[in-house]
Amino acid sequence: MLEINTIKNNPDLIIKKLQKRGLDVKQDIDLILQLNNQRIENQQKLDEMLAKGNQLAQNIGQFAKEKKFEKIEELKKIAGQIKIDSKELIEIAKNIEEKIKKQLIRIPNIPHDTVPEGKDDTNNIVIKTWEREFSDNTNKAEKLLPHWELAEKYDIIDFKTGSQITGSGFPVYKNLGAKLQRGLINFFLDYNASAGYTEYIPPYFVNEDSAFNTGQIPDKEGMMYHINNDNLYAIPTAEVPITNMFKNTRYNHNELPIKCTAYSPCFRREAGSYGKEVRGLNRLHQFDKVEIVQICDPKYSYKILEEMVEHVTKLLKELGLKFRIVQLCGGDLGFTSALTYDFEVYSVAQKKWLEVSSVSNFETYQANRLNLKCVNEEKKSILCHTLNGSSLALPRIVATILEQNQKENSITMPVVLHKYLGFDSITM
RNA sequence: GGAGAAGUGGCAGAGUGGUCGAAUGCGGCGGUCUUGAAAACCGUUGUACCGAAAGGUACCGGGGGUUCGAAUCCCUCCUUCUCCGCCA
Repeated sequence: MLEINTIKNNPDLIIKKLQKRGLDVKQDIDLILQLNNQRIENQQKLDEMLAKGNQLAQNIGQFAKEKKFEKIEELKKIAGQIKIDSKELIEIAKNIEEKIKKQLIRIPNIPHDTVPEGKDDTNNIVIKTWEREFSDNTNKAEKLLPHWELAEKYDIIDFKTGSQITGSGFPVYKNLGAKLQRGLINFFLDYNASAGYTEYIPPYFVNEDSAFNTGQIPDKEGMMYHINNDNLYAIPTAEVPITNMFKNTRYNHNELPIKCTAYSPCFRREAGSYGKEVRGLNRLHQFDKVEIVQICDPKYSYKILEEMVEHVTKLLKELGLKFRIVQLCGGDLGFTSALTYDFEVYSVAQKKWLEVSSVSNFETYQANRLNLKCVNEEKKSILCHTLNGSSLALPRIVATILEQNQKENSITMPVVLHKYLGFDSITM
């Protein structure tokens, strides 16, 4: 959520910058400013009234000591009326504030200046592509099997049983497939830890407040599974519980940045997805992911964003996969993000790119909802910046490891994984 | 799930209806002293909103209520602790 003062200070600039998302927020901004003026006017009246009331209460206290009872009765009458009047103003204030918030949460984050214009993913910019690092005797295009066929051939992922137990999008990993999941999670976590990220295991369900703070509510409410009885949401990403660990906190600038990593299963309803989009591991309702989150002094957030991008890049290079980095354009940028780089690995059998990580700077958008601040070098208390990224989402990594490394009767595992897996290739 | 106790400033901890935004201690910051540091001493030290400023208003777990006046009384929710029950 944007800060009202940011809007107040330069409404035209915000309107202009949000045009990059293909949005015209002029009316929303005007309404917010108008409401804010009402709020201030009302508050001034109320403050004045309350000040009078406080004064009277003090006087009554004084008279009580002096036992001047008839004076007390006189003042009580006035104070009583003030109370009635102020209650009215308090109602008005609540009402206005509610309206402001309702208006404010409709406005997405302001795109960073470098974000390209564009209306959807076709306008995203490919920053760089890396070719597959180890080549062997595979990849005769006509023989390449898609990962779901490989999964069946080697008996490592059972989609059918998963749908019997729960439904489609809930696969069962089996044998070396299960070990591959576990190995990848450990590899990712170790890799993050060695870069200074502290490991956490967060709750996998969050309350409404937490879901709101990171921006899942109200913007993407339908994406989450909801437990009605207890009003909890199954997390769509570890970003939600991890970032919310820091709500209502204030750091000194020298305590920052805070670097966290966490493995968690992720639950997404993915309503409306269909067909080849959801084939195999392409899009699941439950999947595993290792996440990285940083909380930092605003001054350094873009440097840190680059550092995180570098981090994920190296991780993907270690796996030896063909992948690319894409910068999201205004129209494709997430609601809460100011700047996002997506990492996509190449599915050689499907001949398409699959997103495996999204690294974003949210600037103060989440921090404002979280009430997460820091005291900067100038000793001013300001909102922190929050950033996060996947490192990495497992299913599509698994899919491309299987596809990019397939041979006639085996699948070679990336060398870095050998010690995590206890095997170096998958065979029948 | 049942029965009790408690939630106060960065921390510890006082405060049971009137000048309490809140004693005191620790910590932090500034200074005196010192070659330097420590100790000691003096001063200062919450957040948000309005205001040019003076100043005003709100906040003692959240929400509501009683009262002219609430950290203090009442209701409710949440959290923590103790005991009992159940359980991987």
